[in-house]
Amino acid sequence: MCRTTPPAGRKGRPRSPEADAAILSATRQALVDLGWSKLTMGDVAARAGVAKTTLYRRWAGKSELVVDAVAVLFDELELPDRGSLAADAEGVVLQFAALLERPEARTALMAVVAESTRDEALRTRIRHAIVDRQKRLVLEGRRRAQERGELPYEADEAAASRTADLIFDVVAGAVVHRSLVSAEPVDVEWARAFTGLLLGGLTAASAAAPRLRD
Amino acid sequence: MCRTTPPAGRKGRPRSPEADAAILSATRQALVDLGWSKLTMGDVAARAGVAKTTLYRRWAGKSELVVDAVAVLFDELELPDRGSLAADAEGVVLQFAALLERPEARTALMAVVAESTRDEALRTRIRHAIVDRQKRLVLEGRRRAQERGELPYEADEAAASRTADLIFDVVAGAVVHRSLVSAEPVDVEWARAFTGLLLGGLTAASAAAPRLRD
DNA sequence: AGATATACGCTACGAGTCGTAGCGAAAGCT
DNA sequence: AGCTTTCGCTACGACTCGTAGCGTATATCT
Repeated sequence: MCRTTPPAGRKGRPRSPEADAAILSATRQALVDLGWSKLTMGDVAARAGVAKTTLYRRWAGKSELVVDAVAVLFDELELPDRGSLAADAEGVVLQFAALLERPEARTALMAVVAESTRDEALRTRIRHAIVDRQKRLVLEGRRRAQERGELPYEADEAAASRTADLIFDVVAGAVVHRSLVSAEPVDVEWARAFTGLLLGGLTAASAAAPRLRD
Repeated sequence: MCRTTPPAGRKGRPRSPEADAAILSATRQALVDLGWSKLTMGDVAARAGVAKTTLYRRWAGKSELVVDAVAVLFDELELPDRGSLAADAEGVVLQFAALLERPEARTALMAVVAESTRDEALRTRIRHAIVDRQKRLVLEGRRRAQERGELPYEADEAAASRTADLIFDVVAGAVVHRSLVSAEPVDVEWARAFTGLLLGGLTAASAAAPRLRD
């Protein structure tokens, strides 16, 4: 799970996987109890039943530790096939929203992103541990829609990639903003209104030829 | 500017407005130089040339201080009338993006939102000092579009308000996500693609009667 | 087996930050 | 004037950080 220094086939005593699991679990619980700002390395070590130095052997600091701790939450994301693009999109939105309901994720996500604005390494760590796992849902939804014939297979691969990035930023950004900034519930009603807007824009764009305005 | 305890018409020596300005300015500069996590109250006091106790008389802590310090950046937001809804929407997006390019705003915004997930008072402070000032641009854009006849005047005021909230979360969320999470530039090309998607969805929704799916 | 290398728990440490208290002096209001 | 509040300054206990040093435990290599 992305240690500071992967212990590639060396000689001495290997790091304890039980300690890893205990630390990450303790970190999530500490996030629930204390929130990001009051979470301390010493507290996590005490909760996990390990020495503080053991944490620092694995993670450079609080940010890296928390990223790995919440990353596993994003592995649970699954998207059942609901039969249509509209229903699947609604599913993606509600999945994201359910994750942001969890207090560990709420307090941790914005904090590590804020930290990453001045730390390139942390930013790529977040991308691999969290963002890419969210993006899978969007890509999976598009793939299914293409198989159903609801969306065209795009010839220009670069353009298709740009469109996917755009959709992802819109979906993830809107859900996060609604949930954390506006602090309003992302319920089925909102999800339906949002996906209606989004899919309306998509079909309008694909119907109205490549270029929209000049 | 939202002090901790508004010095309503009391008797003694009034608080120094120069100190206020110096502190907020020093806070912004400290955000640029140090970033959110390394910014300390003592450092800001030293930069502003005031005593640390003076800061604590006005603000309860780092979060409140930073919110007020970056709030003034959002006062500069202006939206020239570009003649069409599409052009105005593009203008809103680029205005938000330009603000997020500023290092003070980049590092501060996500951090205070993260903090606000466990602090209701801070959340409403952010809403008044920052979110409402962004939202004005969206509402202004809608008003102009309605005057031009590009958007209908909605009879149901509650529904109109919900739609405006939705649009705002989508616009602000997408720009923030693109800029801070994906860490990709919000240039004219992206803004055009995004507003194309958004307006396509809007016109599709208004054309296809009230209810979209059942 | 023995040697070697690494992880682990524990204690201790200097450095830095927090938020507050107490003081005398300055500045406005009635 | 007299009163009230702010301001700058110093000092303080409490807390967190990240590291160093030590003895012990557990793996691989010869």
